[in-house]
Amino acid sequence: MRGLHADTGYLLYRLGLRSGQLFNGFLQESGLRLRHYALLRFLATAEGALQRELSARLGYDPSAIVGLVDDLERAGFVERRPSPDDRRSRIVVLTDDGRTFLRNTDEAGLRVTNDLVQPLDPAERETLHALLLRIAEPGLA
Amino acid sequence: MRGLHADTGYLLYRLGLRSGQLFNGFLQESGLRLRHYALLRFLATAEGALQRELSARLGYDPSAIVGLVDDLERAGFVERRPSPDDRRSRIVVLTDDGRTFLRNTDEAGLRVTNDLVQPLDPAERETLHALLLRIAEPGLA
DNA sequence: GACAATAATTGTCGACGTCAATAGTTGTTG
DNA sequence: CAACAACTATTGACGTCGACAATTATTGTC
Repeated sequence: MRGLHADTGYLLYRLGLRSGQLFNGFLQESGLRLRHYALLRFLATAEGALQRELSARLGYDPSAIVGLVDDLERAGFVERRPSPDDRRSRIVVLTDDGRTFLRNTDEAGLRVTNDLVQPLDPAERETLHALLLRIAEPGLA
Repeated sequence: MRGLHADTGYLLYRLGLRSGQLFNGFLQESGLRLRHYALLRFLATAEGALQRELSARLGYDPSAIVGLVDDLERAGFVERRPSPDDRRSRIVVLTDDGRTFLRNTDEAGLRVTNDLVQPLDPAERETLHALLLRIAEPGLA
């Protein structure tokens, strides 16, 4: 009979939970949660995105995006702008405050990850990251 | 500005979510969820455990254990037996039906994991598993 | 111009984690 | 040995989260 940790998928599930808890812990003081942070991070590379794009790329339901953008707009980190092409759509863009927030929390986020992978030496961390990336985005190969 | 997938911790979080969804998908027909499955798997190696041990080892709140054991007992996969040492405690043991269920779902679980790590060749899967194991249980080194 | 498709939004529902409170039992200590 | 602290399982409450249906406003199509 196979044990609990004999399964890579189950290990991923458990480590994912722990990682999420650590992230939420460090975000606690800012009043945001991991999902807000992920959205901000995505916007930082995208220079503005429609909400349906956020939904597709982050894997959250469109109805979840609404609440997240609401919270971030209230915090002053993003803005909803009308799309010139389609009056149904809103373009969500990072504000200067949002950009500053990301800069300030950058090293804290790194510390969380370092905490997580602490048992590994730098080369192993690199290996792990590369393997996870291939699983996460098979297209990039 | 760092992108979303530059962070190993965030990758773990996202892959953990995906892994959990895949597992819950394959468990759907049995009426159980990932948490039940994890509990059964743990019992398979432990030959009976107190509920507080389940709570500690699986990382679930004691109150969550109650419901999980209720469900599994109703399904006939586990039994609660009185502890001879301490009348407060209950010993949860796997029934024959539970053991059979685990045997029957074993290869389905493996298929889920194979699906997940599909982009990797066998040697890489081995490497990934070993690295994850070191993070999950630093004590085992 | 009727009608299907789409974007954002609202509301609902079940699952889940955390925490406080309780009943029954055990250990401790004065 | 009697009072009291600690522990085990359980119940209940509360907020979060993810999945889904329904609605409104707008766009595309035939």
